[in-house]
Formats: sequence, structure tokens, C-alpha cells
Amino acid sequence: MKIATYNVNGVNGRLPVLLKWLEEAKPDVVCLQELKAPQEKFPIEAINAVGYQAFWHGQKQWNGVAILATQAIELKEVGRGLPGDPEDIQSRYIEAMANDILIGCLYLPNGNPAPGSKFEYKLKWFKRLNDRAEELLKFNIPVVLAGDYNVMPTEKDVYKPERWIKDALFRPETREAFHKLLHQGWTDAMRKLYPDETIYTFWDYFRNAYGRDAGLRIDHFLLSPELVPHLKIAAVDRHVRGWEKTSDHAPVWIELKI
DNA sequence: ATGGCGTTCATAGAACGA
Repeated sequence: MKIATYNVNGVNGRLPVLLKWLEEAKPDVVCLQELKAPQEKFPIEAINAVGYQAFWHGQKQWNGVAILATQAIELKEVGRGLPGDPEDIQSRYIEAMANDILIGCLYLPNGNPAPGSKFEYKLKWFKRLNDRAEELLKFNIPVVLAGDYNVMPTEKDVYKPERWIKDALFRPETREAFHKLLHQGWTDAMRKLYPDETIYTFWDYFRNAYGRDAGLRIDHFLLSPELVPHLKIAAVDRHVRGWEKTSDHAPVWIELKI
């Protein structure tokens, strides 16, 4: 099964890019982030037309997450919104069963400027994600937590680490929260297969970042222990970042042989 | 260090992103 994650940066503004990539890459399951569309403006007809069903949690103007799957997959939504804070109205988390695999699709807050209230929100959200992740591990079922984590886990994941030390995406507290997830028993799929390679999933629109390969690795797949032996491939469709009217993130995907 | 670009909406300029 091929599972992808893609921060589209506006699902309507980037619809031609999304559809072109879906038809080219043919993933079985897709987690989308940054829909930037209210619930009723999600382009479900266009997505159905290229062979995908979907559940989505929209929000006016910002955020928004979705899980897509081909018609051959049995897809069932099991929850939306990250547990732990009824006051939190931002659409950043959705869960679905895709056949026998539980898929958690997440869009972790950016957190800049740091320090400040946005960074505090990021760390609180991260804590809630850790709590949910721990709960999911207890079920002893195959789980994939995929999405835009807005964290570069190590110096290897940043083109120029020294410039990012004070940034919310690379501060010690942020990296520590990510490493706590690994410590719970989750596996970073990309690093499991390619421990030493330079791999990026995001390139800034500014200063020809893509052309210079000044990137960040911030979109990740975390696998529950029972899935790790089935992991065959992990890859970034980085050429998509070079398309017209494209997102600043590239699609990332894994192949599981079950 | 700063600002560069690109999206969205109360369609003009601001908020947000990373």
C-alpha cells in the first residue's frame, strides 16, 4: 500500500497540481494538510472524478486536513480534532481506517514567532499529540501518523542548522517533543530506510530556495512497531515542487508490503 | 539581519506560513 502526505498550501488554489500529481503518483491513501478552505468548499467532485473518496476537516481561511483513498480501499473516518482541548477550534487532525491501518493525518502548528503565544500553542498541541500517540500504541494495531510536523528532527534535516536555532521549527523544545514520540516506540520511516541521506520535503518560495536546494525535512511518517517490518520504500516527489503554481512542500510517500 | 513569495478573505492590505 502506497501512503502519501502532502501539504498542498491551499487545496483550491493548487487543485490542478494536486490532480496532476494524484494521476501520476497513484497513491492508495493520501493525507493532505493546509486545505485553506471551509468545509463546504473542499473540491470533492474533482477528487472523486480522478478516482478518490475523501474525509476532510475544513476551516475558513487557514489550516484544514483531509484523508483521501482510492475507491478500492475501505475508508472509514474514526475521528476529527485532536483530543485534549475542547477550546481548540483549529482544524489540524483527522483519523480514518484505511482497510486495517489506522491513519492519523496531522498539521502541527508552525509556532513562530518564538517565544510567544503561538509557540506555547505549538508545544501544547505537540503534548496532546504525544498523548494521543501513546493511546494509539496501546491498541496494538497498525498505525501511520503522517503529516506536516513543522519540526526538523535533527541538524541533518536543515540546509543551514545554525540559522534555525531560534526558530519554532528547530528549537530544542520542539525537537525534544518529536524525539519523545520516537521514544514511545514510533519509527521515522524516512530515517529508518535512509539514516544518513540529505532529504528535504519543503523549500521556501524565497531566494530560489528550491533551485539552491535550501530545504527542510518537516513532513514525516511515524509508524507503529507492527508496520516497521513491512516498510519497503520512502520517497519525496521533489519534482512536484518545481511545477507551476505549486505548494512550497513536496509530496512524501511510503510503500508498505503487507 | 532583513525581506523575499504566495495563499486566503471583509478584494485591500493584513494575517499567516516556515
